[in-house]
Amino acid sequence: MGRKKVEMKRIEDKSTRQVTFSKRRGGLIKKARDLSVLCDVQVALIVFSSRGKPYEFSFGNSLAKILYHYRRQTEPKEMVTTDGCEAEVIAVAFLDLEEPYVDQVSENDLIQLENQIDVALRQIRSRKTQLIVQSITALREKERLLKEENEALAKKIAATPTDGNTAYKVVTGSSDLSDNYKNDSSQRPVFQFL
Amino acid sequence: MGRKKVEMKRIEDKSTRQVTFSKRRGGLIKKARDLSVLCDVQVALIVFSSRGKPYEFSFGNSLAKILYHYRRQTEPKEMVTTDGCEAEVIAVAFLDLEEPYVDQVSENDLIQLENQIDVALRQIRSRKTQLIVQSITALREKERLLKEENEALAKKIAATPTDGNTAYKVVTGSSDLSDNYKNDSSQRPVFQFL
DNA sequence: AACTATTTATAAGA
DNA sequence: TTCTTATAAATAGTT
Repeated sequence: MGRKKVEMKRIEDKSTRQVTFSKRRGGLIKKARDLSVLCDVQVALIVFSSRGKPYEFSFGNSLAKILYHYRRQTEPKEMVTTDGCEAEVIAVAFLDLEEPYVDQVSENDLIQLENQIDVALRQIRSRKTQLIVQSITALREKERLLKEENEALAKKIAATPTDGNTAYKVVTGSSDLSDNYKNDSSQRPVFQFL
Repeated sequence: MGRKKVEMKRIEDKSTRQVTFSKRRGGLIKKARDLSVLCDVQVALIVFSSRGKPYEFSFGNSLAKILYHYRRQTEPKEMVTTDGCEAEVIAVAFLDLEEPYVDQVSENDLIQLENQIDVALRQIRSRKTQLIVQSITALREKERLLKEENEALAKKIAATPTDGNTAYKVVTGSSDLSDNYKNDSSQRPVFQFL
C-alpha cells in the first residue's frame, strides 16, 4: 500500500527500515485499538525499544491482567494462594487509571504498580487468614485444656468431703457453660468465609 | 476500508461483530508478521478464545522467550540493553469477550454488574470479619469463665484437707497455662489485618 | 514531518 | 461460512 509493492523480506537499508518500523508500528497499534473498540475485546501491545525499554499499549484491559491470565493458562500447576471467592472477583475487577495525579506517571509504571498492588493484596489476605486460623486454633486448644483441668478439679472435689458452699455452684455453672454459648459461632465452620 | 466507513464504536450486531473480529484479527496477525519480517523485529501474538484457551502466534522469536524478556524488563531494577540493532519486541494479546451470556448484556449493564460485585465483595468481607470477631470474642469469654471457675475450684481445694495427690498438680498446671501459649497469636492484635 | 500514488484491508452483499 | 468487489485505510517513495 504505497507507491510500490514491497517484497516481504528484511529491509536492508537501515534508515528505510527504521522509518518503516515507525510507521507500521503505529499502524499496528491503531489496528489493535480499533479491534478492541469495534469488537469489544481486550488487546495489549508491548514494544521494546532498541535499548530494551518496553513501551506498552493495552486496550480493554491492563497488560498485567492479560499476562496474568496467560500465565494461569500456561502454568496449570502453580496454584494461586488466594482463598476461594476472592480469586474470581479479582479476575473481573478493573482498576481505573484515569485519576488526575496518575497522569504524571507512565503507563508502564502504572501497569507495574497495579500488578504489585495486586500481588501485595493477595499476600496480605493470605497472611491474615493464616493468623486468624492460628488464633482460633490456639483459643480452642486453650479451652480444651481448661475444660480438662476443670473436670479433674471437679473430680477431686467430688472425692472430697464438702460443706455444700458456693464452690459447688461454680462447678455447676461450669457444666452449663456450653449452653451459654449455644449461639456463638466459634464452633461453627466460619472458615468457609476466609 | 470497506463499502462504508465504520464508526469507531462497539459493533452492536453480534453476527457482524463476530465476522469483523475474525477478519480484523487475521489482518492484525498478518501485519504483525509483516512487521517482524520487514523490520527484523520480534513479534508475539496471543489470542484467548472465549473459553480462555490461548492461541499463540510469534514471529522472530518464541513466545516464551519474548515473555521471559518482558518479565526481565519489568523487574524493577534490571535494565537489559540489547545490541545495536532493533531488537524490538512486540507482544499482542487478545482477550475474547464473546462469552455467550456476556453478549446479552450492554456496556452499562456490565459497569453496573462490576459495581454490584464490588459492593457484594465488601459486604462478604465485612460479614466475614464480623463473624470472626464474634468467634474470637466468644472464645476469649469462654476462656475467662473457665479460668474463673478453675480459680474457684482451686480455692475450694486449698480450703480442704488434701492427701497431696494429683489434683493439686492440675491446679499448678492451670497457672502455667498462659506460659504454654506465650507464642500463640490469640492475644495479639490480629485485627489490624481485618 | 507531510504529501500522494498505490497497495492493502475490509464492509457489505451474494 | 466463503467469495466478491467497491471503498476506506495504510503506507512507500517523494518532498
